[in-house]
Amino acid sequence: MTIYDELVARGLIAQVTDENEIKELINNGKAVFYIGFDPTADSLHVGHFMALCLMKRLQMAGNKPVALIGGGTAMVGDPSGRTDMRQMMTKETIEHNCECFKKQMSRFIDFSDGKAIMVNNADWLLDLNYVEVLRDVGACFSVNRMLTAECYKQRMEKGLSFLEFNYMIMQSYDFYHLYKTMGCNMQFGGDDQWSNMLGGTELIRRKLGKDAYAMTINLLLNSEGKKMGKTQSGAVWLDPAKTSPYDFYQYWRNVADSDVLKCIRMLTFLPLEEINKMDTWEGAQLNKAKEILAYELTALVHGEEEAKKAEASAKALFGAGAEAEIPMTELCDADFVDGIIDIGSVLVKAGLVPSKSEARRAIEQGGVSVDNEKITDFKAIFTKEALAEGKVFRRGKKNFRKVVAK
RNA sequence: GGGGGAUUUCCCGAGCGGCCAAAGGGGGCAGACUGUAAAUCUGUUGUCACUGACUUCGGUGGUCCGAAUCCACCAUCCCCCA
Repeated sequence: MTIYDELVARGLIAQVTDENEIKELINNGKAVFYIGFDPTADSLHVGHFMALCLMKRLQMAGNKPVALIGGGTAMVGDPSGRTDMRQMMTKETIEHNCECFKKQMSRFIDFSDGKAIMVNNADWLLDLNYVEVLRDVGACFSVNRMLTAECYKQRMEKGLSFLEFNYMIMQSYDFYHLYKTMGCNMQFGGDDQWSNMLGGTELIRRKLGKDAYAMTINLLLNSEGKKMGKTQSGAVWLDPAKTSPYDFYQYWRNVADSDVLKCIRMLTFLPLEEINKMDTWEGAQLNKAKEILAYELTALVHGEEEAKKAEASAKALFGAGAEAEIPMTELCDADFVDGIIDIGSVLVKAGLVPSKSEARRAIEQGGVSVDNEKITDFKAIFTKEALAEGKVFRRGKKNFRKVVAK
């Protein structure tokens, strides 16, 4: 099976500019392709992870990946898929984020011996001269055409600033620049990037009379059509300090039935034959598939060891099983008043609820237990001695925390 | 530059000067049922010292016994005209 066919079989490919050419290039390891990542936060998240996986797959097939960090484009902000303008980030924040991205990426992609390249578009975009650029590439863009692009359409109602309007041009310039300087002949990206990417191929054609190609990957959507990788409290991050391996594991362990196989297919490196077998699974059997998904992804992102730990914790908490590692919170003397702390405070300190009012509600509704005993009294208290060995506090079915008095 | 409209709690959106912590919906959380799924039903959804108090309706001042509601100025956004 060729790499292209595999990408199709995994449901990754959304749109391509020239299918035959692209097949030819990537199946024979002749593609030098780039994917851009704008450093909008200090950690990569699940959406980026998909792109990184794609890079890895293509790299394994002999193609050369260029990871582009958008230190320059982040100064402008991509309006695609947004209903309002992004908050402008300071230069310092962007630089900091770039560093974080670099570190995380190196874990997935092999940059040794020039097998992959990492670049930052700040290096060429920031020094451009306005008038020169206008004359050089501005002439190649038709405003009429740009306005019909999907990514601007929805913003036509809400308002689109000139700053953001230029994003497409900058991204196009990137592609043009990489084509000239390192023979980068292909760009990948999320499907929401399609129009920005076409801008690049177009520019290359106009300026150089050469063909370059673009391909988008499907965004990871759940069965309700919403982007996956987001929780109520924000994105699912790859940085263990922002989303713990356990929470990361749990996120995938809890996906809906209808989404499991799709996730396994798109995100894991399991062989397709194996995945097709799982496709026949039904009902409660899918739970097994969810465990596999959660384990595989946690292992890819945080390593085998963390994955095993997360899995063990989950099994211990949800089924019978040996005592395992549970996220822990330590209380110090200052947290106790006269050697006593009330249940509400414990729950807040442990991060199980955001406020005492929430704690009260959770308890009133029978959603809190300590060492598997339901708490019904909001006035329940704990002495320091009682917590010396640690107790497992739980809110709802899925939120646990071990609390220990130091 | 001229004219018009908007800004309410996580989101959308209702809101007569007192009965407004503010309708309704969405989302979230908890409970029941389950498979750590979905669907469904129930409860809940500003904070705290919780039969009470405190803080919230773009910002700042003002009128009033009393303001999300009235007035003035400022800010931001949208629409129409130039």
